[in-house]
Amino acid sequence: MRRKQDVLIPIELSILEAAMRLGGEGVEFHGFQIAKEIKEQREARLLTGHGTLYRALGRLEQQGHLRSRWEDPMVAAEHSRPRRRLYELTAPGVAAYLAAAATAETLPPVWRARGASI
Amino acid sequence: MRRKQDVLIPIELSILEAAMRLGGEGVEFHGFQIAKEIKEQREARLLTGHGTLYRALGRLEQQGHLRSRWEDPMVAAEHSRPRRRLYELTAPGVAAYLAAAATAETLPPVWRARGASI
DNA sequence: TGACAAACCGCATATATCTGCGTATTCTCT
DNA sequence: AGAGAATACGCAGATATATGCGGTTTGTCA
Repeated sequence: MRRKQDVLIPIELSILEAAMRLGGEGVEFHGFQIAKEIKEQREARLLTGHGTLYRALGRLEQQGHLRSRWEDPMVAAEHSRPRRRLYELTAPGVAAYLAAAATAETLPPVWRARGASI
Repeated sequence: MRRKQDVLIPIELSILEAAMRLGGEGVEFHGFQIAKEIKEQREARLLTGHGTLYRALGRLEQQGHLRSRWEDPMVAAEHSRPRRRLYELTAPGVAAYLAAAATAETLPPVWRARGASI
């Protein structure tokens, strides 16, 4: 697919959009959560293996749109579930989403109305 | 299947046997490890979902043949893998295995030669 | 415009444990 | 011996993240 710089591909836009819906900049979320969010939007059945999603998350972090940290092992243990990797939107991430969404004309009305500020 | 008291069914015997091979009384092991061990013995492809195995482990613990504890969350985190539940054979467990195996004539020669002591 | 290369996609699998559900088996009691 | 109850079996899926691999797509350069 050979990548053009600073262009968000569909799955990355979906992730960023889900992250916005989940609270916007500074609010933490995790991969599996995004997978469920996106599954409701898209035709579902996508991301069954989730491999594509986690790689996209990695790319977004590398691009500076997301920042991540590992959840405290103790917290995961208390909830009896595997550890999560927690992501949050960065300011550049929000901006990139807004710009891409505006171009694609898929920006949700709520945010479009307020311009580029959340 | 309606259970007869104090009788080990095949899968339980397999687990106990694998536990013996893994070191006998007091040596810790975990479910996934047993799954791999057993897969090599049995025809493989069994326990693909592992549901049966984990339930059998639970039964063995309830019967007092095994004792378990959760791995320290920090250790699992350091190794970047899900937490393990660590099991170990109890003295009654070893005895039960030896008795059952002797009856079934499947007791490995090494241990059979030494009688009931490991 | 066509070829090439880079990178993404989806599937499978690894790591670990556990529960739900329908089917199959087995023990016990009459 | 047959019926019924109890329980085990295997499949599927939930919870989370990550990598390998073959196939496909896309950007760029000639």
